Amino acid sequence: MTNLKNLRGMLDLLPAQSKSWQKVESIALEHFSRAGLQEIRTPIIEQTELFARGIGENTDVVGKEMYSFDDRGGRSCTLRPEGTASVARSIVQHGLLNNGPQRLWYRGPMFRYERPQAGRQRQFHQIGVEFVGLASVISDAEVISIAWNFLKDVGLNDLTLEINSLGSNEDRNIFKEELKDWLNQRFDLLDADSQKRINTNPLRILDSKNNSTKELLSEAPSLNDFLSNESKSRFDYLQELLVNLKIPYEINYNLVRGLDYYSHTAFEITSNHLGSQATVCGGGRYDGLIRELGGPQTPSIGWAIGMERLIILAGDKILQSKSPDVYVIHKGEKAEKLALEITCQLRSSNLMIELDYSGSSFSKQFKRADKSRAKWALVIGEDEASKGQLLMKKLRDKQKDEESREYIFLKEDLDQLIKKLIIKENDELF
RNA sequence: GCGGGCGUCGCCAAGUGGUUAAGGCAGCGGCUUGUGGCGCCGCUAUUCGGGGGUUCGAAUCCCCUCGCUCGCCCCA
Repeated sequence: MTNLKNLRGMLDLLPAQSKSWQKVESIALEHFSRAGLQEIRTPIIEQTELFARGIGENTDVVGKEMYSFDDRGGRSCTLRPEGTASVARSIVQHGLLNNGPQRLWYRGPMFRYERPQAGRQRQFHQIGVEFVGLASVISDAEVISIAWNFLKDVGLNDLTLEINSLGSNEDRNIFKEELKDWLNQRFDLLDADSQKRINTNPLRILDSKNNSTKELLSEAPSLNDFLSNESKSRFDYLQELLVNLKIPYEINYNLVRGLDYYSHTAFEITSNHLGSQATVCGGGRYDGLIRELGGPQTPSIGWAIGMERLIILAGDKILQSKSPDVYVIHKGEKAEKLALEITCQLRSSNLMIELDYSGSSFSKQFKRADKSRAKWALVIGEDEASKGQLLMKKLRDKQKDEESREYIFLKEDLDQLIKKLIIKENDELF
């Protein structure tokens, strides 16, 4: 028992799980590269101001969840709570848009200071996609389809895609005023959180989970009724494209999302197997963000998937542990030296080799070899070592053969052996 | 930030005031000085998250503290 532990909400990824992560990540990378996306990596620490401006001062993420600190130079720094703001900053800073629209993906740890619970920790990992500089609705549909197909390919069923349109800034500003008036007339009926939000973030009241507020809101004006004709036709076209792609969706007019930069398309992919944190993927269009950060007006859309939640959903079906091709057993000083040499040689031919380190009896070493589920045991004892010989023994099929096959060969013939191992996996060696 | 539940070996656990803290898995050693999947035998917590108190006596009762977990808010 040690006093030194991980910080709350910051989890170790242990070997038993890392295989699932690698598998999921490799599927994601495959999808991204087929879609022609390029990777971008940005620092996990940024100036606090980036998030305050990019995400919005009045959001929960900025208001109460940021890991912020002053560095030794007195600058306020923040561990990134999400990826989009950093990517946007990087694109502006390096003038990437001069090369045309950017179709990017990223992955990495994000940090939010919250109470951990099922599917939520303080350090979590997102994998995300950003299309920057594209206004067309087909980019909305494409971005959504990349997420959807990826999740399907990981093996997830029972997913729900929810979409909404937040309209243009103008649409939303008109609606906001209308909504504020309506809410102010009913101020006393609102819950305390919603009362506070009337002036700071009235749209989010629509998303309130408070039951009496919810009930009240069923009568409230709907953003959908305030969409301009252009916004409406965008939303209709997106739906048409999704239908055409056979991606099922539901419209959720209360889907607002917590970050200020969204406009027009907003979407979430949810699962009811995640406890109360149902969202596995969230995203939307953010046409104003790049300009907010000092760049040109640039239409953009993206999403982020929470890796931890994805892994929870993928469960064990994604897990396939590999077993070594050869388990190397040895005894004695000379043999030990030879065993290490052979092990390295075999590994450089892309074979998976496990070397025994125990120095215990052959019986024990064989037991471990068996447990490792290796296909072959390579035995090097004192006899072999002094004669420069190696002994290969087939494992795991004793019940089929009364006598298990053993092959003796010279150290010099190792190359030949390798070829045979690679080509004929489970068959006879000679 | 606010509620509920819980903390006994690496993991899963029994034990709810009385001399030695079950059991299973994993690990290690042996039966078998150089040959595996089964089996059998043995070993592995001076200690019950930590601190303090009550008591002749505490893992078991009380207080404080730390941690975990689930939920609220919000999000991935």
